Amino acid sequence: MSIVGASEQTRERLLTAAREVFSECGFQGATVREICRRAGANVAAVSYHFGSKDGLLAEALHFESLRLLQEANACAAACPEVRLGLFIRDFMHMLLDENNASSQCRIMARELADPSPGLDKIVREAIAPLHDFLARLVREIVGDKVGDAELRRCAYSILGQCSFYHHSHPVLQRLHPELRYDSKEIEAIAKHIADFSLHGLKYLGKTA
Amino acid sequence: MSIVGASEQTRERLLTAAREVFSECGFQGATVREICRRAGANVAAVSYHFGSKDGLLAEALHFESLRLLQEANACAAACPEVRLGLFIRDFMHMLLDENNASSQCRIMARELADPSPGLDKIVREAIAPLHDFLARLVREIVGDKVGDAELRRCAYSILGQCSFYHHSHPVLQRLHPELRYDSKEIEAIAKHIADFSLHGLKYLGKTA
DNA sequence: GAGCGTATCAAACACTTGTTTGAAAGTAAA
DNA sequence: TTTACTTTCAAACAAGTGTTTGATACGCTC
Repeated sequence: MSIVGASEQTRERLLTAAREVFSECGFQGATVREICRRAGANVAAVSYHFGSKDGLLAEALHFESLRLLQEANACAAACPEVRLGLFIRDFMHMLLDENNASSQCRIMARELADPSPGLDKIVREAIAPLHDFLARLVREIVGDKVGDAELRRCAYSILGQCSFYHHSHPVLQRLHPELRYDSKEIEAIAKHIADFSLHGLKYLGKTA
Repeated sequence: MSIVGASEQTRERLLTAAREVFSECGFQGATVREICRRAGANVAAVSYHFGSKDGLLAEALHFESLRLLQEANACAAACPEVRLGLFIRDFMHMLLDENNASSQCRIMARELADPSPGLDKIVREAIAPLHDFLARLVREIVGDKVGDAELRRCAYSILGQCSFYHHSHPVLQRLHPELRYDSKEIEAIAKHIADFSLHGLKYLGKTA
């Protein structure tokens, strides 16, 4: 590489570009050429460094920030209700904040709608732990009187609300062009989801 | 067309096949050749009858069943709380029941994650009316003390829970291979979402 | 400098995509 | 039958896909 400023390892630049493009276009929509263009690398670089487009995706995936979020939450000295609110807030920032470096969640969300060879790894390393974490947190709130199936559905209710704002973004923007996911809006959304869900959880089983 | 049993108009067979394939693979993932193969038609048929793949999608979209569902619900002689439960139940059947002929919702859900030229029509003719309908229903339940932004978020909370089961299906199936969306399971899910949401709505604003 | 393994490159490859073409077949009124 | 029009078809087209190739440059040890 003779271009000045391109001293960074090609491999790393490819990974960064790949995360960008995969999160924007999905696995199928992303092209090796576009990734290489953004990385300032030759088309052959992907094959050379990662074997294939599949291999690039596999290496581009890592879920550190998601794991850290859960760890920090589990260690927080607060009642489970408050911790649920904190989790939702952090999770929504991760999902919606464009300044947030974590494009991982966006790739993840993409994969849901359009499973690719990468989905298995994502499920194993990110989604399964996330579901488990949330199920434990919900269990602390609702107690033991709720069955496992119903507990799972409670976790799904929370995750469903959170991911809605992410994956419906193209639609919501068409319906309300003035909508912006700035920090204030994200906080308001997170607070709504937390309140809505806590009431849903707390009074669950009281009517049946 | 000389093949026996292929007497049905090519145009109609193309539309049927298109709805199938679009709902399975999304707009980008669907190929004209696969659609024509299932319709027993020549590749050129799409261009001839619909001008292009885009045109085929536009004609393949119609949201009769979704509109009827809303109309029937609005006419039902029941309190808004019960009508919300009925709506969620019908909507979940439409989303999850594989026997249900309405592949429209599946196409719709696909489009969210991967917007195509068809999304504008979908938003205008299906999603916007759906959001309005649900907002009116929620308004009946929560009364006038809740602002418009918060009201919208309530509708999103409900829609988010519903669509979660649909668009996370590939993940949930990997996590719980025994999961089947049979009629009993769909009813249980719908009941959970209705209970969870009603409590979320009813007690909204009581803690703040 | 010679030799060697790594990295990069332009170019090509094999394949799939949506679309077009021009001929053939069918249909129905004149 | 002739005529005009619609529909279907195999084949081809142009563009885009992931991947491979063989040459070239680089950085290093000897």
